[in-house]
Parts: sequence; structure tokens; C-alpha cells
Amino acid sequence: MGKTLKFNFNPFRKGLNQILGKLEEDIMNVLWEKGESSVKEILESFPKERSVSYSAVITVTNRMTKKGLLSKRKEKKAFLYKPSYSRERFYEIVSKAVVEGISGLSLKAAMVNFVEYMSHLNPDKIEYFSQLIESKKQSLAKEQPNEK
Amino acid sequence: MGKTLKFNFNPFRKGLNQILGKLEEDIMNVLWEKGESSVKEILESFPKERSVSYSAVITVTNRMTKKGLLSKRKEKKAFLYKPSYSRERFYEIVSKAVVEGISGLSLKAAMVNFVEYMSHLNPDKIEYFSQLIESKKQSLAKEQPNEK
DNA sequence: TATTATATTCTACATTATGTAAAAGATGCA
DNA sequence: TGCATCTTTTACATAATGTAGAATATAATA
Repeated sequence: MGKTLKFNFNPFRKGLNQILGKLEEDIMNVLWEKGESSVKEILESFPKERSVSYSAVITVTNRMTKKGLLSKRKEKKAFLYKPSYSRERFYEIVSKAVVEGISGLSLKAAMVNFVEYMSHLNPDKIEYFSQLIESKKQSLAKEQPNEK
Repeated sequence: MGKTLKFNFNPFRKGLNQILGKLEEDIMNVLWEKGESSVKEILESFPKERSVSYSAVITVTNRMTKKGLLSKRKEKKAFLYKPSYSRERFYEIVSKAVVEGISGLSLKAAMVNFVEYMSHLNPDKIEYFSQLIESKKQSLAKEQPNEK
């Protein structure tokens, strides 16, 4: 069923647009905020400046459905679309794949850059992370008390 | 001059192929191993099974040059190509962009996935990371003794 | 039930990135 | 000068995404 989500990650774009096209992103944001919606409703949620045709939106929602990003069901005349994953769950899926991918390329570079990135943020961020690591170390130690 | 490298990251592929196409990857690997080379030499470095035309290779090396991945200079009749960045430097650049991109999407998800990923590796990996963090915390504390 | 409004599907074209290569043109050495 | 070798030009293929007109289907309603 839910084929595993495939995507590309473009680190030079912003937010969701790192993973989705611009129109896909706009659609996703509407659906996460307003919940299950018809194409008409999606269009109505776009700002007036955002001029795009009905058929452009429907083509993209259908492609997104095919990709496993949305599901659809018929209600009366029109189809209603909704996200397959919550925003949080989607971020997790993306994050996991990207973190694993980049760590696989060079774990050391990934670690160094991650720490470096955090060091420019609020210190409680790095503190939180530090705790995360420590508690993971603890639980690992328990699981394998005599590890090699 | 060196326009900043732009690339996409595909976490579902392996190694360099996460960033480069297959032929681009093969060319890059030859150039990193053998150093500055002509198209002819690149072709000769490919395994016999790898059948690709001279003009396919030259098209791609030229595109890579345009993208800032390679530089070329004329030597006698033919052009010689060489990487703009060492393998290590290239990995660093990629790693930095990807880590910053994914952290910007959701720092928390990135943190959790990093720790989770490392916890499946050799324990000294997580230990190394732990040290990295602690020493970064130290140096941050020194820089800003009365932070906040 | 016939008309109309609205939705969907089909088709098509555009752009970007990448792989691939034939054909034509340039160049340098024997 | 002529040939071997290289480069450039051109072209086609695929995949992802944006975009939308035209044709078709369907539901509501007069």
C-alpha cells in the first residue's frame, strides 16, 4: 500500500520547498491547515495574487496522490484530498532519510557541521541535544552491559 | 569565479550518486583518483563493461565545468579536466549545505535522527560525537561567560 | 428529463537536469 | 597537405514539475 515516499532534497531552497515543488508546497500547506479539501477549496485558500488554473491544481494533486503524498475520496461530485502524513510525521520521514543519507556519505563531516550549526543557535538547543545524546548513551549501556 | 556549488541531494541513492548523476560520479571518481585527465584518459579508466561514447563524456565534463565542479585547461590538442574541490572538501561543502537545510526544516527531528542513526553504529561513534558537543559547549561558555 | 454548472481526465507544451551520441568542424603533427 | 584526434553543435531520451485548454462526465435543478 503506502509505497515508501521518495523525494529529492534541495538544500538551497526554503522550508518544504526543499522537498516539494512550489505548487506542491502550497497545496500541502493548505491541506495541513484546513484539512481535507476539494480542489475548489484549495484554490480559494490561495491568496488572490496566486493565480493558477483549476486544472493545474487538479493535475498536481493527482500526481501527489500517485506519489503517496495525498489520498483522495469522492464526496458528492468532487474529490476531497488529504495528506497521507501529518506535517510532523512528514518532517520526520524526510529528516530520517536525509540524516541517514548525509551521514552515510561522511559521518564525520555531518557531525562536525551539525555541531557547528547548533553552536550558532540559542545555547539551550545544544544543551537539549547534549542531553539527548547522554540519555541515548545510558540506554545503550544498559542494553549491552558487556559490549566488547 | 567559483560560483557557489548548487546541487540536489537524493537520500535514496548511494554515495556520490546522492549528489551527482551516475556518469558524473564516475568521472569525478576518476579525476579524484588519477588527477587532472583528458577525456581520453577518463574513458580509459572506466572498466570495459562501462561502455559510453567519447562525446557523451565530453558533454558531461563540459557541463560539470559550467556547474563549477571541474576546471579545464588546454594542453596541446586536448583539454585536461580536474576537480575544483578535493573529495574531502566536496563532502564538506555538501554536508554543510544538507545539514543546515535539514536542520532548518526541523531541528528537533534532525537531532533525534542523528542520535538514532549513531546509536546503531559502533559505540565509539556516539562517544566521539558526545565529545564534540561537550567541547563545543565549553568553548561557547568561554566566549560568552554571561550569556543572556 | 433536458439544461447547465462544475469536476475530472486527457493531452500537450514548457523548463531543468542528466544521459547519450552522431555529425560537423577545428587543430596539430607527421 | 592530409590524417588522426579533439571539440562543438545538435539532437533525442527520460524524469520531475508547472501550467492549462479541450473534451468528457456528472450532479443538481428547472
